Amino acid sequence: MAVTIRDVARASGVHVSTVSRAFSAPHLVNPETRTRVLAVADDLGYRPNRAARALTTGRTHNLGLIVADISNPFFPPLIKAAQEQARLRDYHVFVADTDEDPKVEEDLIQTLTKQVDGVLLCSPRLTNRTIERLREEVPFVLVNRRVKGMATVLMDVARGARLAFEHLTALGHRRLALVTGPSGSWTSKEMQEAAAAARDVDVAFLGPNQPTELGGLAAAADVIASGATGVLAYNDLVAIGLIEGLAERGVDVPDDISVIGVDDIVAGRLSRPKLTTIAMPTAAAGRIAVDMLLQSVDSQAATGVTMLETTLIVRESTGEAHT
Amino acid sequence: MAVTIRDVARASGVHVSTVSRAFSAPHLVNPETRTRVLAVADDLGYRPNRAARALTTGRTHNLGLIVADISNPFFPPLIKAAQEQARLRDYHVFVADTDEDPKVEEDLIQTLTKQVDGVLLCSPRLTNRTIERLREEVPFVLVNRRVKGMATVLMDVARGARLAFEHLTALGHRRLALVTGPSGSWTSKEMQEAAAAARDVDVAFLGPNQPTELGGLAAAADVIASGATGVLAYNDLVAIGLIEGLAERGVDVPDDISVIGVDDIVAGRLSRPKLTTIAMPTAAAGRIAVDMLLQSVDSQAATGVTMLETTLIVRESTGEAHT
DNA sequence: TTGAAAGCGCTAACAC
DNA sequence: GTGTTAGCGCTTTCAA
Repeated sequence: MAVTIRDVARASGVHVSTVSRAFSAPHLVNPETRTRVLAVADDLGYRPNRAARALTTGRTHNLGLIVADISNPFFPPLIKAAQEQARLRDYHVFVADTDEDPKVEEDLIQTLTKQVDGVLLCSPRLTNRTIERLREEVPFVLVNRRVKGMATVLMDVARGARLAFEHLTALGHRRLALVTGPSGSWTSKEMQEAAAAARDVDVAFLGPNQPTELGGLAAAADVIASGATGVLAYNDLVAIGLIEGLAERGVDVPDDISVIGVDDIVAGRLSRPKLTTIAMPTAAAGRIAVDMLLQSVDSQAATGVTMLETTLIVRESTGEAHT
Repeated sequence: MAVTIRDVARASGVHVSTVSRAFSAPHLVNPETRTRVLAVADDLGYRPNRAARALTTGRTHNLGLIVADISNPFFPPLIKAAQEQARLRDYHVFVADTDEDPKVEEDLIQTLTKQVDGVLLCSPRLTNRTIERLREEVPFVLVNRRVKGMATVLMDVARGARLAFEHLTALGHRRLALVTGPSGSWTSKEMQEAAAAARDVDVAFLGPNQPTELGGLAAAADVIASGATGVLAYNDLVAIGLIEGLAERGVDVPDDISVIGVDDIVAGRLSRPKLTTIAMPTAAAGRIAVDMLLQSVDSQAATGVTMLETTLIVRESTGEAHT
């Protein structure tokens, strides 16, 4: 077995509780004893067993991070940032992928519950009711989902959508289309509301669609049929698929139709034409969500909604309307 | 506090040890008692505390997965698959990002060590010496790195590179270039050896380069200077950057120069031209690595090297040589 | 087949 | 400032 607190105690001639204190309450132990104990510990390669510690303190110093699909390029920057922020706060994070399956998601939360101090739920597929039930067992922070009374990190897609429509309008486009995402999506709903409020333009609503390239590909015909010359797509993947579908039909972007995506994934910078998009602050969302979560772990409370700004990044997939 | 084994024992009129057995050694308990206990447990919403269990069994049922950079599109499919495979085996996985920093990497392993039964090290930046030292503390499986005597999952890049060179040769290219990656990379070394063995062609070695689009972008001038008409790049990101760099200099892909990448990341299918690439079985690697790890957790042993096949995917970035 | 008791590694009152 | 003791939730001998 590995070296335990008892080994350190024996080797440094003090009681285990002194060793314990040397680590978790340094101010309660004589500086000299402390340095000696720590030296011995270091010498022996002692590392506190966090699981054992958790048993008495009730703090595991672990977090759960649950996402629908790790492979969706929207998530990795969020995971990376969350994980790093947690590490800086001396927390480890379990990352779990539900593969878009609510059943898996619920089960995961259940089994994780005892091993973590809190859970970050990103774009959950669970019903509100289930989420509300589960929150009794462990603190949550939601990302990209709104449930009343729960701590949440949101990105201001509505504003992003407004910026997008203004951009298209400024370029002279008057007939626009919104290629929506899955019907249950909060993001998609926000975009629709922004579209409905757009002025001086017609906006056609095309959807729902799968939030993938295939979804965009399949929407190409409808976009053409709508007569729109400016399009806001649910996300970058959809936008890229759409551009491809349009190309297959001999429609050029941006010469014939302008297309804007959402998320600012890396692929958007690499595709041709480079994608004009609404950048989502995913890394910031990850960091902030972790901080909110740790705060609510400490204070038992901390609900509240944090709304993060989005920005429009103009690249090559939008251009002037030719009327 | 949550419901513990004691609550279940009390509510079902048996001793805690019986409840324990009902869960972890069902065959040792009377079927009737068992069903009753389980019913009560279910009723109370009891879930065994894995951390407490780990304290006596020595098995945490957790795994660590350490990668250099979650945002690198090479990793998410691997993480996703590993995580899912682990879940099927009733394991949870800590995912940690070292941000390419060996110091962080070592530290992470150290603190994770006590909480996991094994660690998956993907493309580690540590020295062999350090890896060998750390393996004393916890079982490892290495992905994309070879250290003697350690369990390893490798992808057959050398064969992939051969296929790439053969493809280029068959298209009539005679002057080739290999745009290499970071100097310490096992993958890069494999590619170089394959290149050196290629027949009937000249291969220029260009590098080392950063394993990113910027690396590819910066290599464009050298590629042109080399006079090569067929290029194998370290990975897809480099290939995409290279294609961009060539375009900036008025060189068309594939008309003037053919380019092949490695990894088959999603962006490669979305970029223009669509990238011809060597597909790496990252998901399979993740699954297999987890199985190897669990096996070595059980048997204390299990070293061995698994080599996975790679395949050439021909898309649009390669074409016939115009000579 | 079940109960009793010890103990995993650690922390947290409580004494001294 | 340090030692003693009990106990976190669970498993695992050992008896019965």
